[in-house]
Amino acid sequence: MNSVLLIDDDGKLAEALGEYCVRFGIRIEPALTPSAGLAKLSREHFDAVILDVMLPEMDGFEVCKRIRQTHDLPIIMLTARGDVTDRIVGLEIGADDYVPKPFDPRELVARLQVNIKRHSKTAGLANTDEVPDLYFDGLSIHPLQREIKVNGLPVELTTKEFSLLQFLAESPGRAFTRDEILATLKGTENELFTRSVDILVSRLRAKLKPLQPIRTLHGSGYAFVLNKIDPPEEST
Amino acid sequence: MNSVLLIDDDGKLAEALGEYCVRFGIRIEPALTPSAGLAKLSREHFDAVILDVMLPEMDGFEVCKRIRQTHDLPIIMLTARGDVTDRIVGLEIGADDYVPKPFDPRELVARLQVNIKRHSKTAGLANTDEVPDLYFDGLSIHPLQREIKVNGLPVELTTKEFSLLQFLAESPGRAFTRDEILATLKGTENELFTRSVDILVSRLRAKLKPLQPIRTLHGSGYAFVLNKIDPPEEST
DNA sequence: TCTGCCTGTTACAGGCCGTTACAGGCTGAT
DNA sequence: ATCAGCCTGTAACGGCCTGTAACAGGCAGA
Repeated sequence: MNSVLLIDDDGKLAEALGEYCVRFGIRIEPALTPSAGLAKLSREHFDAVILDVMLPEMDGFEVCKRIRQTHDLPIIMLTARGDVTDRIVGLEIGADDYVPKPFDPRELVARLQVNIKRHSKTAGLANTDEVPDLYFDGLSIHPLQREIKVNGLPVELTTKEFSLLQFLAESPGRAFTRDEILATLKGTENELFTRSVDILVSRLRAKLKPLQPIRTLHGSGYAFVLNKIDPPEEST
Repeated sequence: MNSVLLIDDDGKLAEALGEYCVRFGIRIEPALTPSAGLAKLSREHFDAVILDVMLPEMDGFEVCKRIRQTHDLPIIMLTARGDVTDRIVGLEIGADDYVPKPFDPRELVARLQVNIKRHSKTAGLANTDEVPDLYFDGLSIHPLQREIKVNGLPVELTTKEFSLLQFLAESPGRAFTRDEILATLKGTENELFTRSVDILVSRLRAKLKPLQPIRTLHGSGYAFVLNKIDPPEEST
């Protein structure tokens, strides 16, 4: 049985929805005002929140932001049908989903289930913002120190060379076009086409000669092709 | 820059959407048929898939199920507005989201970004999304490194040669027409018919002489005819 | 200001791959 | 079996893409 907090000033809706949802193993806990909702949230555990955009006291976006500050759980917003702006703002602010009103309860239930399930899979490993070291056969990359080691020996790379290597190595086997690489290395503007990526690749290859970690995909770009390995026991 | 696979038989939509999305750092790769889409998916990396429910060959749900079998990435379905059943079925089958047609491109972009971001947080855990190596009698194919070995010895292939071999070898015994092969290797447009496939096959055969892995089916195309074997115990 | 390194540009060499052309094979009708 | 006609194999050519050496401007530190 999952419990879901419904923040909505329409008591009748809450009652009807609660009755319907029980059959699907979902208990609806109604809160008629944002402050009541936030209070309940701080005292009880919930698996998800349903949030009406139109609320007394403060609007749904504000509530959404506040919940996000302290809680990590799926938020589904109820928006007026057709109001695209509301939906986009909602998603950008941190809502996980929206359902346009008036809605079919089956749809709401389906969305609840998807979001609860998805969230339970990711819970616990949330935000570890640190960049892990990358280990490959004969090559290790240490983003924090911006150094690499080839067969255990440090090799000096320039700023751009390191960025390129790190970028490619984060997705082994994946092909990147020159445009993608340029956009990553330079920021946003890459209007003029040049061959700087090729040169960079060439210089990087020269410094990693024994490995041959970068493969050319004729007509489409470059890819990093080393296999990941487990990090060594002792951490440095 | 994220890349998104759009499986939809409306080429105009694909073009318009592609143009719009670039501004938001999203590259749209169009596929007009499910089979073309699945083929691309197996060979290229994508950050998400947009899937029309109404498709030739098979419906979107079927495609969705197939993608789920082998890939772990967000799937967004395009459904007819108001068809609640479609949405629910989609969500139950494993779609991560849906957008009703006709849609505002801003909304689609917002949903893409939310789903890609959410998925990237959980990636690296169970999924790794990697393509397995293929082993045949006397031939092994390593998609990540884009290398092959013939009787244990590495053989150099060009980009296109490798793509062709991988494509055929993924479905041993199945016949592919030149059009199918061209569509897979080049992208969407194969307007002029040329004999480039023949040449490619010819060059590939020359590099795999001892094996004869590709059979010509007169009047219909080519097929890969080696038998799969189990991978060797020690991994390299 | 001078020096040295980083990074982008130019230029040329070499490789990939599509086209053309021709030789030889396959198929079906006589 | 024979033959015509289409289909396929592959050598050769050329355009475009890519690798890299050499040069030039920019920037930081002395």
